[in-house]
Amino acid sequence: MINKARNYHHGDLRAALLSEAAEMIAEGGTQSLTMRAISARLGVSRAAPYRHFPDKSSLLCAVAAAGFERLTLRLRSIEAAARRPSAEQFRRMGEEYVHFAIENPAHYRLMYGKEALARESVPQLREAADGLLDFLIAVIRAQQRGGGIKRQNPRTLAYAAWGAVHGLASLMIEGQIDPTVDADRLIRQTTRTLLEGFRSRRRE
Amino acid sequence: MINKARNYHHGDLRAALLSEAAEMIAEGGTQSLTMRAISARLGVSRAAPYRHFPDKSSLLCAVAAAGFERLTLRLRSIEAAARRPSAEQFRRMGEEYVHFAIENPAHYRLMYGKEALARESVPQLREAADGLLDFLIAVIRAQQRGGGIKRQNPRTLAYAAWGAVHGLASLMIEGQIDPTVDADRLIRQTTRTLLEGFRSRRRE
DNA sequence: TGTACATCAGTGAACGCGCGTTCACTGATGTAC
DNA sequence: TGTACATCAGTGAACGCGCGTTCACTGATGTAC
Repeated sequence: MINKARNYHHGDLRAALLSEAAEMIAEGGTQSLTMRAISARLGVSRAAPYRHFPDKSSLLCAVAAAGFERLTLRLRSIEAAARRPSAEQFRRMGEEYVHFAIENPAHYRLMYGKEALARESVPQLREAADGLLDFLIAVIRAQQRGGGIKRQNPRTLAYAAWGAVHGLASLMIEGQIDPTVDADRLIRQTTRTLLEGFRSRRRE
Repeated sequence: MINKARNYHHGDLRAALLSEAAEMIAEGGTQSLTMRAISARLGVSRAAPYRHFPDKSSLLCAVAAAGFERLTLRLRSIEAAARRPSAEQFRRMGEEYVHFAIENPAHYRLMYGKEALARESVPQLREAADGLLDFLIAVIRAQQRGGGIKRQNPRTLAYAAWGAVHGLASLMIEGQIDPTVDADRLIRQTTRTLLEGFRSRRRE
């Protein structure tokens, strides 16, 4: 009984809100997403969304959480593509991370921004971000076992790696990089430089 | 004739707006800074600020630009404190960068955020950010001459370094770091790891 | 040194807008018997 | 299989708010003569 046209009941308004929100954010940024506008686009009354989210902030948090999940999935797929962990694979994850941000700048901004005020009150968002961090830590552990990455607290290394790619992504998204610079080349060279810092040095 | 009490003319409203804005941002975040509130705090009518800034966005941009200048100054003072460039000095600049962000989180966020919409229309902001980048490039060039940092396009290396510290700072500011982690230790270890990637390797 | 006047930083009140959210309601759905 | 009823996802209109900004104005300042 889902999506019968012109129903009084929408069918799956909650899911529709989430995907429409993501689309609006991609089109016009988070500030273009208003409760009035999203209701209108879905052909539903202004009050209808409040059946599914207690307030706007909750909707934004849910969208942000979905972003973290999609990002983590993309990194996972790189892990899955190789049989064994390798330094190059680790570096490619960094590239992929930055590409995700460039492809979804407004969504990426929302994931990290304080715009969604009531962050803490939506545990789903915290969990989604933690999911990304946990994945990074697991990857680093595997790389350490394989001998590609130096033996140090994996959590600390994960923060370092996460921060480094997050920062590069942010600079690019926020227009801080000279537009004449070749973006892909910059990402490649930067991830290479960063990787050097994580490498295990057999003889020091 | 500046700051005579109870003047009809304020004396130096422009400067007062800038410093009061910075203070309000520090206290309650950028969203707490409204034209009405800042006017009230300065004991001035709501229209008065418009004598000095064409709109709110321009005021925010000016504040953001001042942030870049202060940050650059702090890094410069580290450079000035040492007689010769050294890898350790370079690393300490990274630490100082992150500390600046932690000490001024809302201000730092404003510097990079798209909240100040009309970014491009305020060349002062672009110039201030470029000033930081140019400084970083100059530092890297000096380090390369001294043999501490690998010989590669200094601009690319500057973006890598900038991005790395910016990312770590952002994660910390946005509450993405487990609060039980010792922040100073994390910053120290991370800048060390990053530095390894920038080092010139005498024998490879 | 005194006066006329252009300039410009202030005032105070109001405009108008878009927004999130609430309210009493109504129509559709599913379940107990 | 048919009916009564609880449940809940919708409606449509309105509320109320805080905001940036504008407007006609006024008081202080500095300069030309």
